[in-house]
Amino acid sequence: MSERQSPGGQSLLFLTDEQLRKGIEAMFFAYRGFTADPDRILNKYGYGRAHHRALHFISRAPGTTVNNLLSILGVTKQSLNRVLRTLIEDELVESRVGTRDKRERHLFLTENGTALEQELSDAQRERMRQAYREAGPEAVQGFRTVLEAMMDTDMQRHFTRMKDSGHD
Amino acid sequence: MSERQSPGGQSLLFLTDEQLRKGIEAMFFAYRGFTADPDRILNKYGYGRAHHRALHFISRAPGTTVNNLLSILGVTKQSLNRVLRTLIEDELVESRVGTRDKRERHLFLTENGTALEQELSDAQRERMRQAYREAGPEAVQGFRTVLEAMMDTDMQRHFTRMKDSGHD
DNA sequence: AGTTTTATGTCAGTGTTGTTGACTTTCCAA
DNA sequence: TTGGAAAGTCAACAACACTGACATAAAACT
Repeated sequence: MSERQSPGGQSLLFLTDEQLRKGIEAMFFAYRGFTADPDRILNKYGYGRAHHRALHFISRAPGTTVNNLLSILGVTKQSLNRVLRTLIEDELVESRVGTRDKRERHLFLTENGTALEQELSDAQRERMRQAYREAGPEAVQGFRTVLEAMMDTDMQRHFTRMKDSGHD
Repeated sequence: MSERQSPGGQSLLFLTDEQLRKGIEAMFFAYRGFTADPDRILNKYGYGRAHHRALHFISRAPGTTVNNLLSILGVTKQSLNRVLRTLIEDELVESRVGTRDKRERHLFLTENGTALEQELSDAQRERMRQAYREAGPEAVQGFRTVLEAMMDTDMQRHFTRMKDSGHD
């Protein structure tokens, strides 16, 4: 990557439109690979990507409220509700009325929900692990750094909050 | 990133499920940021992401055939056709019957098509440039390496072919 | 106490984008 | 030359986003 040191010591990058376009296309193709395995599994059970996202973030933060999920997923409540309803009907997700605030619904994975989330997550992690292996540790660090810079600011907040609560 | 040297000299990575899950979420949030700007512009003109993808790859390889576009985009020809039809009706894309093989249609951007593609592309490149700037050159290198490893093999081929034909 | 706001859920309607199935035109090879 | 493969088109359907309107219950505010 072309680089130069400015007098102040800050690194300057000279990026051609062509180089940026490569990045854009890499992002497009990689995201397709990234979702390909879970998509196959979901299809098997008659679910879609939206179900996967819900399962993922409920699994990540059990007891999360519908509203919190909405702000993470960035969809309308009508859209999320359609997905949650089927997951609850199919007994993959359990919705419990809040104790402190009875308006809220706290969401949990059932045993079956946990099982499906595991299956999806295993496939996706395996792909990620493989990519990390091929690329090596410094590449992984850079990958994460660029991705974080590419997020919208409010999403970085969600991401960071989760990062802080976990072990990295 | 945790790392170790094996006797053979190959670097081994120890990745917890937690670390991999972070990568997965980063990918999810980043892709949303990545498409946010073009999505806003497309909405303004009444188009969707599928139109963007078509414009992008036609711009990248003018005169490409529908079939070639299909293999890159990974959708059915019926799905692509609907998008192409509106782009042709709206005079953003021109479809010329092949001279050598009259079954083929060669696709080109019109003046208007080029203009819209530029507008979309400018927005997306700006986001990418910003992310690259914040992350720095080594991070960018790593980013690209991991993305490439995450693609499906046949998509890597598409990606590499385009890489070789361009200037990186 | 009465009003407003918040959290959630629902119904109806619309648009984009994916799918499969059936069809035409064109090309090529046995 | 005929039959099959390839390229493209039309029609119908499904998933999943969206908006808008409305309902209910609980919390918060005045």
